[in-house]
Amino acid sequence: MLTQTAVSQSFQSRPSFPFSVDVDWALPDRERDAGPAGIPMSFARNSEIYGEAEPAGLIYLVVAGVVRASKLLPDGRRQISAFHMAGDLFGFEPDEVRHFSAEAVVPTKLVAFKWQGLIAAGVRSGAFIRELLHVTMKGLRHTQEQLLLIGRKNALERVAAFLLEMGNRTGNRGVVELAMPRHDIADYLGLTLETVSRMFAELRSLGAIELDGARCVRVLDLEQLTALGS
Amino acid sequence: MLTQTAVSQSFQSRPSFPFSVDVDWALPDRERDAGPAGIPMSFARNSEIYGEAEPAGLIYLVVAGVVRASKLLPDGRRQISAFHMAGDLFGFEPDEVRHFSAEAVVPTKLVAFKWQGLIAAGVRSGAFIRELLHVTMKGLRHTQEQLLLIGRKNALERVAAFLLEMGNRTGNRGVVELAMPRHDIADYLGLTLETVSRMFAELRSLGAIELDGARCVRVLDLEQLTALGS
DNA sequence: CGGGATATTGACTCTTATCAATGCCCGTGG
DNA sequence: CCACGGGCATTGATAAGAGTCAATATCCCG
Repeated sequence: MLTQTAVSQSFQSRPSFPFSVDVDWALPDRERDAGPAGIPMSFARNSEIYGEAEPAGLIYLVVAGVVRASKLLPDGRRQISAFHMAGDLFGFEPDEVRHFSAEAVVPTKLVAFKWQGLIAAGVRSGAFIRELLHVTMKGLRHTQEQLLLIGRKNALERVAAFLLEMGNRTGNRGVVELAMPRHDIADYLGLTLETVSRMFAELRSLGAIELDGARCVRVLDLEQLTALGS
Repeated sequence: MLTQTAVSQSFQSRPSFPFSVDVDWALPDRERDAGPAGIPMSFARNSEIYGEAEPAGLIYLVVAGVVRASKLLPDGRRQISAFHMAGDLFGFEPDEVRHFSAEAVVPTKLVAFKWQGLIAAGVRSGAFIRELLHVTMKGLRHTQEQLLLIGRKNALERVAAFLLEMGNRTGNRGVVELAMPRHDIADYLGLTLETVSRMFAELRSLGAIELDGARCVRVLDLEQLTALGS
C-alpha cells in the first residue's frame, strides 16, 4: 500500500540539518529505503507512528501536524513527555529499541530518516552530529523543566505554563489553537482531564483567558498568565 | 587557593571517553586551564559546583561522591532532576548559560573539561562526540522515565522505584546506602520529606525493606519492591 | 556525653482524583 | 435544513492521597 498523493513540498528544518526534503507524500511504509533523502509519510489522527519495544531505526522530522510521545504503565496510566510540532526532530533513542510510543494528534506529515544513514553522513560532515547533539540537549532541558512543572507546581500553574508554551511554539501569543483534547493535556501535565477543565474555567474567571470552543484560547492577560506559569 | 592533596588516582569513565585522568586532587579553581587533560576538583558536602545563570563552559566527570542537579522556583520549591555518581558525565547545556545548579551531596571529586576543547578534539576523533550524544540521549530517556514516575505514580511506588534505582546504580541490590537526606529524596520524587519517611515506614511494615539508620536500607523482598516500583 | 541536624510520627487540612450527570459541538444522514 | 448521535468537555458532589504544622525521637559529630 503506497498511495502517492499530489502534494509536493520543500522543507528545511534547521540551518545545519543536512538534507532538504522535496517529495511526494506517501502513506507510511517502513520498509522503503530511508537514505539521506528521507521517506515522506502521512499519518491519520490518532494513528501510531511507532510503539514501545519496536526497533528504533528511524528518526522523524515533523513537516505538518502534531505528534505526542508517550509512555504507558501496565494499568493504563499514561504520561506524555512531549508534543512535537512542525520543524521538530524526534524519535532518537540510545538503544536499538523504542522506550516510548509516538502517535499523530491530528493528521500529520513526517519525513523519516534512517538513523544509521545520518550517522554515516555525520561522520563526514561533522556539523550534523553536533546539531543532533544540540537538539537532544534542548530536549533534555525541556524535559527537566517539565519535571519541575509536574513535581512542584500546582494545577493552575501547570495549565498556565502549558498555554504559554503553546502560545510561544505556535508563534501566536494572543490566540492559542490547541490541537489536542483535554485528555492529552492532562497526561502531559500529570493531571486529570477534569482538573484541566476546571483550571481553564478558573483562568477564565480570573480574566486571564477567554474560550472560543474547547480548542481555541484567547489570551486576555498575558501578564497574569506569565505570573502564574512562571 | 590551590591546595594539592596527596591523593592521586587514575580514572577512565567509558570505553570511548577520549582522555584518561591521572592527577593530584585540587580544590575547585575555575580559572585554570581545562584542556583535554581536565582539571581535578574537590567539593565539600553541600557546596555548589555551579549555579543557575552561570556561564556553562565546563563539563564534569564524577570520580567519587554524589552530585545533585536541581532547579529552584522563586518561592523556594525545588526539583532535583538527577543524582550523578561515579563514572557519570554531567553539566552539558545547549546554551552558554546554566539552567540548573549542581551541588555536592557528600564530599565529591570531579574532573572538569572545557566544553570547547572537547568539541574541538571531537571534530578530529568523531567517536567522542557520538559518545556524548549517546550519554545525552540516555539522560533524556532517564528524565522522561522520571516524568512518568512523578506525573503518574503514587508516593509508595515512587519511593520503591527510587530504592530500586539506587540499588541498581550502586551495584548492590541487597543493601542500599543512601548518600542523600530525606529532603533530597523528596525533591527528586516530587514529594515532601514527611511523605518519603512515611513510605519508608510503610515499605518496612510490608516486609519489603529494613532500615539500619536513616541512610542504610536492607532490601528483604526484592520481588515486592519491584512489583511496586514497576 | 551533649547538641544540632535529620528523621519519624501524629493530627488535621487541602488539593486533586474519582464518580456521575449534564451540556455542547460537529458531522452525518434522513 | 434540521434532527440525531457520538465524542468531548464542563460541572458537581464526594473521597482519597499527600501536604502542612507540630511534637518528639534519633543519629551523628565533635
